[in-house]
Amino acid sequence: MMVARYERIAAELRDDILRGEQPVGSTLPTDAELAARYSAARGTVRQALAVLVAEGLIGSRQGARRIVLGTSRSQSFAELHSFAQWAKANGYRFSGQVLRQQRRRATSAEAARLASPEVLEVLRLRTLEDEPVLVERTVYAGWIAAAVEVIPPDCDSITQALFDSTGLVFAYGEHLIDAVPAGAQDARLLGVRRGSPLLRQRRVTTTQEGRPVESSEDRYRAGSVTFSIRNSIGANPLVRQAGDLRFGA
Amino acid sequence: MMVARYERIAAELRDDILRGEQPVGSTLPTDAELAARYSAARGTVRQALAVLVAEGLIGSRQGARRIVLGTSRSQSFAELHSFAQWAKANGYRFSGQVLRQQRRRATSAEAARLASPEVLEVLRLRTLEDEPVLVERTVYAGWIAAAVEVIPPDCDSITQALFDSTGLVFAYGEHLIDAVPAGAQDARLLGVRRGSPLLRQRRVTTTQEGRPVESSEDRYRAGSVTFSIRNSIGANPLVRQAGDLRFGA
DNA sequence: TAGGGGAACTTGTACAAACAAGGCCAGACC
DNA sequence: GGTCTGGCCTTGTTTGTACAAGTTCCCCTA
Repeated sequence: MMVARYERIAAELRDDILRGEQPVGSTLPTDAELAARYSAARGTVRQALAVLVAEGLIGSRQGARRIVLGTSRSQSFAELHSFAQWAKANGYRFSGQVLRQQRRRATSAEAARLASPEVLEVLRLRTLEDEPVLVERTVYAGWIAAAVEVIPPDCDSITQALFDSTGLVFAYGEHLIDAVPAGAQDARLLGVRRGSPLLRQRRVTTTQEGRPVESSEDRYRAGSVTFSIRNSIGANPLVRQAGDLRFGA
Repeated sequence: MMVARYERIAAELRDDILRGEQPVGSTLPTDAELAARYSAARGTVRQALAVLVAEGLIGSRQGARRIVLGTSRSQSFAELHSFAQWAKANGYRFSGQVLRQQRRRATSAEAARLASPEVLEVLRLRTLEDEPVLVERTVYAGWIAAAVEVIPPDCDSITQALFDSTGLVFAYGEHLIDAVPAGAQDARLLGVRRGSPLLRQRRVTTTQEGRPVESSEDRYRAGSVTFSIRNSIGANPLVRQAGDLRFGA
């Protein structure tokens, strides 16, 4: 596996920061110095630095030296998308269980979102450190339904299973995050009172080619999971939205 | 105000997508074609395309043509940070009112976060479309307190006011998002029942130089505001976090 | 007709060079 | 002592070139 030069330079610089060799607030060497150190062109070094800027580790302004801003980096798309990959990467004990699974006709909203007349609906309960923390209500597009149905009900990582069986890679997603009161089913599954606060994450995911794969509504028990966003000017993937403009309901 | 070439090219391409001239799923022209169209070097065109990839509008894989993924772009960092700028940009009626404001000694956690022994604590209520939707509990570092205190209590945009008076630009922020039950004060101010779900956003903001400016806890009434995150592989600013690792309590 | 092999195409990576734009600091000046 | 200015330093932008790596699709073959 050949890794790009700028990726390796970025990894080295990231290590320097994470190890504390470049403490928060310190200035990084200049483009020219780094280019000399790594025997690379300035453009290549700048590409590496752009990675760290996007991760929120360093700040950059024209004319001034680059500054170390933080020591914890934004994690991968995979970790955002897959509960299992996130939990595993952070060393948590976790599991998942399919509670219900059925094919049905898509509602008009789902048909529009997933470009699919038939869908597979799955209800899944996830635990973290042996506590139930997440109810997932996922709707898969028809073309991927068969691959999902053969996954064992207690499979930990659906993302991983789909990649292994079909080579599918989730490449893009849109996520809406808000707070909702627990419904009767939520309350029973998560062991909380009805009406207590849940963190809701709705998302639509597509393949690299832009083909819709799934639409999901996940509800986290309050206090169990927090979303963290780190951003600088120029790298800003988050917006607020009033009311429920998309998703209807 | 000189705008970079690649920014203008990115803006034109973005317009094509937002106007529907490049519908979702369609392929963009190749680097070479775009370079010819804009009489720019391929590198410049690629820089423009990188902007759109970061915004989640288009997808890109080596060897394959670029594809339009979405039609609504992630908005600016300023809009994420400032309620007023977001509301104004989206044409909403809004207002703000300071309810309480006092200087005090920083708690040890605040002193660590803001690197300041004395702080200014402000309680602010925001309305959207004449409905109370947001309670802001903000703690400003001592060095900026004086500039905040002279802002009129009914000022709509603190961000703007601080920029006008001191030239301060918020450059960096970390945001933690979760769900919490409304406390007694929250319930009274927002007109909801105690214990009903609120969307909580905690953040620490710094200047471009990495100097801490403020630490804030904002609580949104459920249903009033939704956070939206759009991401692709490679551009991923969001992570989940278990429990309350940071911020204590 | 189904499948394999390529050729052509497209995006990714890397290097080199030059100028623009903004920050920083020291020395000059009031 | 304080302020201002100019030069130096550093990052930002742009162009040009070359090759690597992955995708697509047509054509040839079995």
